[in-house]
Order: sequence, then structure tokens, then C-alpha cells
Amino acid sequence: MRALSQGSFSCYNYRWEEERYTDGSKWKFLEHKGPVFAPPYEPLPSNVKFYYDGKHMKLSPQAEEVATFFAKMLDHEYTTKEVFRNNFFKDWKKEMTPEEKSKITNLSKCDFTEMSEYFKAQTEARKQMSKEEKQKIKEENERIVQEYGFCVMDNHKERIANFRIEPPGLFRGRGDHPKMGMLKRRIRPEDVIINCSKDSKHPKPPPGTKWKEVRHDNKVTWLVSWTENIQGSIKYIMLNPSSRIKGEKDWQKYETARRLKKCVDQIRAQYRDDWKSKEMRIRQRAVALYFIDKLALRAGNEKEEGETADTVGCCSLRVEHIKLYPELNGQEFVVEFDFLGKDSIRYYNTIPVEKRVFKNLQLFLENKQPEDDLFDRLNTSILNKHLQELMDGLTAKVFRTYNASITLQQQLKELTCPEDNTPAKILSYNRANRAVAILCNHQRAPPKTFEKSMQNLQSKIDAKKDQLADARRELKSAKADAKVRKDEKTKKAVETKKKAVQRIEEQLMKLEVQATDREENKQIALGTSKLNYLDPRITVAWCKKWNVTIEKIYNKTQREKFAWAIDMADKDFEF
DNA sequence: TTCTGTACTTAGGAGCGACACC
DNA sequence: GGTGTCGCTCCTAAGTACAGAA
Repeated sequence: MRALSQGSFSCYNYRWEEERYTDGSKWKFLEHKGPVFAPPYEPLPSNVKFYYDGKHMKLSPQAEEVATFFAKMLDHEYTTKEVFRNNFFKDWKKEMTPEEKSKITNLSKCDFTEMSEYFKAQTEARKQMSKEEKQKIKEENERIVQEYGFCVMDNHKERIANFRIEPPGLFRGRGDHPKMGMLKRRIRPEDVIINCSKDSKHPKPPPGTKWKEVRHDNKVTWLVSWTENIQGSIKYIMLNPSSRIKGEKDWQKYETARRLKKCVDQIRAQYRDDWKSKEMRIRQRAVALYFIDKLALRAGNEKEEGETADTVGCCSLRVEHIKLYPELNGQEFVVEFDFLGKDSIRYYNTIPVEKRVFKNLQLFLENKQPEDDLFDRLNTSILNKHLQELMDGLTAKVFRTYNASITLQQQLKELTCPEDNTPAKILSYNRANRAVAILCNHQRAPPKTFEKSMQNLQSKIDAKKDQLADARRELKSAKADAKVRKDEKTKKAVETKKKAVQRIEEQLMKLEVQATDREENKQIALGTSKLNYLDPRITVAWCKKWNVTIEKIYNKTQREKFAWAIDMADKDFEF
């Protein structure tokens, strides 16, 4: 592997040698066409009516548009939630004319069903379109991608990730979000900041409009930004993961994690030592770091109360999120974690910890209320400052990357049997991947059709087993036949039957492997760790070592994102 | 030190199209 | 040809991190 600092980087699209910028610039030249805006609102046909308190009411276009957002979500349980309904109604009223506002005073008296039916019919009609019509739409989409989906950054044509501006609609937060149902307003050119280089052809705003600003900031990587109205945060249009700028950043991330590998033993020794510190803040820091390292918890930045769902990470854990058991199920010093993490995904885990950690936790809990911070002398900024002193570039999240990648490597070593066939090897890979997903708590809702699809697979397996039994019987009788007759023809028949048995055995095994894999994956999402935490070079090396084609592990998008790794890792790569 | 704003990464789910199967 | 299944892509929310102002 080449050194990062040399900046040489050649893969499918990149066959060049160039210096990295050392002054913090991200590019010298940047040219693009600007964003694609959401299509304008098309008023409903006059036969699609809205009713208030049982009576037809024609809505003004603005009020109607917002009403359609609600109508489109009618089947979702969101619309039954109190918070959602209140937020929606409040924002909807802001879009009404004074007359509408005075009439429509109760959301429960609003009847959106005709609108809802109309949109369902439209979806259905879209499905029923002829091949030609569908092809035409596809081509039009393709044209837009060709025009707006690419930019030029320093001599390279690059794919843009999200060149379409988010359309207006109702905000759907995750979990118990206090702002769910609020109106996410339409973004206009006047809201948009364009970033490109001075000497590029600047994107043109749609006729009759202006950009909010055109700037030329090459210290950042984004092309377009705007401020959304729900949280007041900035949204960006950036490049695709396959781009040079994202690929290098990704590479750098894994290189930082590999540097941690070299000093992690020392860091662990130190935080263990710090459990004994005289200073409370150091003990807290040391215990938090232990959790981040051992359990791959997220850092846990503070959040503004009431602005978002109530979720926590390590530094923001509260007393109510852990329980201490001096003894539980035959194990000593057990900590039970139960809290909502990112995306309101529940983290539940009981783990035995060392006595010192346990005693420290007892100390941290003393005289506190359930809603008090567990680590009251600590936040992510303090923790990261400390980590920075231990290793250049070290932050809390590097531990997640490091532990994920090292786990994959170890698990692959442990689980891969050289004599296994390819499907079995892939099962081992998925199991190693799964170990990481479990560590990182990457969950998914079990697919709605899970039970059924499992049953289907099982009946396929049963059918295959029957088929195998038949084939074996046939083989047996062929053998008996051959023993009696002893001629070429019957001998040949035995060989054919033997092959058939073998083939069916292989098919059966493949199905069984598939069933195991699927069952074990019911509530676990492998994609997130594959995409964000596992050094792709580990995977590339494993594929090369065991002659598994990379296509079996990475799909096209993933191969594009990891082109740098596919290009540079050989079978001996060690994380 | 705390707060705020900004930039960028990480996350799960919806929806859609390809493909297998009947 | 119709239907069910599944993987992929897109979408955008929700994190982390850090700089600079207050």
C-alpha cells in the first residue's frame, strides 16, 4: 500500500498523481449546474374535494397544498399521533386565508379521504403505464441526471450525491420527535447559496429568480446549501461517495483507526489506571472511555431539550439509563444499559464489568435523581480534548471504527474454513459482518414479510430434501442394477445418478445456508457497518485470499465507493 | 468556559424495479 | 401476463466534531 501522504491514488476513475493540498483547501476548481428544485405544486382537479364538518370546502392553493401533504400520509400511523396532528394543524393554519382560518378550527372535522383516494389512484395509474410511457419518464430522468448530477472538481467529472432539493412536506422525525408533523417549507432559489470557483461557469438560477448568494469557498466541499426551517440547520449538496474527495476522506478515516490500533493497549492501560484517580472528572472520563471502547457507544453530544427526540450517547447517559447489579445470573458486577440512541434505536445490554468500574459507577450515582447526568463532570468536548492528547486525530468515534474493523478481521480469521465452498465462505463473511453490526447496535425493523418468506424458504428446503431422497433412491437402484448387469450402460447410469445427487446436495446446502443467514439477520442491519465502519481493504484482502469474487460481497454502488480499496489492497493486507 | 454555527458522517426506512415463479 | 419477493437506490434525519464568538 502506498503512503497516504504521497497522495497517489489510482483506481477506476483516477489515474493520476497529484499533490494533496496542505493549506486546508479542498479544491482549486469547481463547476456545477446548481440544484434541481422540487416541481411546483399542481392544484387538485375540481372533482377532488375537501370536506369540513361534512360540507364541501374549496381551499386556497396554499392551504390545499399543505392539506395534500397530510392526505398523502393518512394511512400512516403518524397522523393519529397527538403531537403530529397538533404541529400539523398549527402550521397548516398559517397557510390558510383568514376565512379558511376562521372556518377550519378542528382537525378532526377535516375529511381528506377524497384527496387520499386520488393520490392512491395516481400511484396505481403510474404502475399501470405502458412500457413506452415508463421508458419516456426514465429517459427524462436520465437527462436530468446527466445535466445536473455531475460536476467538475479539479480536472475530474464527479457524481453529485443529492442534487435534488428536498421537496416540501410534513416533517417526520424519528422516535418521539416533538416537531413531527410540522410543515417543511418549499425551498426557492432565493434560499439557496451556491458554492463554486470564481473561474467556473456559475450555475444560472431559474428564470426570474436569484440565488441568495454565490460564494467561492474552497475550504469546504459542498456545492449548494440552504437552511431548513424545522431545526434551522443547514442542508448541503455534496459529492457522491465514489468521488475522489469522499474516497480520500474515507481512506484517511481508516488510517486513523489503524494508528489507534498501534496505541490502543497503552490507552487502555491508562484509562484503567485513571479509574483510581483522586479526581472525579478523571474517573468519569476513564469510565466513559471504557464504555466507548468496550461497547462501541457513540460519543453523546449534548442536545437542546425539546428540540429533538430524547436520545443519548455515552457522555449524555443519565442515571435512569443504567442499573447496577452486584450479582446477576451468577455473574458479578453487572451493568444493565437501557436507553434510546441515535434514531431512537433502543440500546439494551447487560454486561459484567470490572469491580473498579462498578464501584466508580456507584460513586457517580450517589445522591442523584434519575434524570441527572451519569457523567456530570464530562462532555464530548472534554473527552475529545483528552483523546487528542493521547493520539493525533483521535476522537471518540475512532474507537467505533477501530473496534468494528478489528472485529471483522478477527472474526473472518476465526470463521473462515479453507475447505468450505463459496456459499459457506460467504455465510462466514456475513457472520463476521453480523458480529460487528451487533457490536454497533445496527438494528432494523423485521421485514413485514419476514415470517412468510421464511416459511417459503423452508418449504423450498423440504421440497429439496424430498428431491434428494428420490435421487438417492434412484442412485441406489442404479447401483444394484449395475452390480447385476455389469455393463457400460448401467455403469454410466450410476455416474449420472451420482452427479445428480451431488448437485441436489449442493443446492440443498445452499438453501439451508440461506435460511440460517436470513434467520440470523432478522433484526440486524448489515449495511450500515459495511458502508461506514469496516475498512474495505479487509474485505478486499479476504476475497483475494479465498478466491471469492468481490461482487459476491459488494454490490455496484459499494464497489464504486470502495474503488480506492479494491485498487490498493492485496491478499496480505492487515488492518 | 459555554454557546452557536458550520461541515461533514452515519443512519434506518420508503419505494421501486428487476427477477423468479406460477 | 400476473404476482410476490428481494435488493438497491434514494431520501433525509440525526449524529459527531470543531472553530470561533460571547
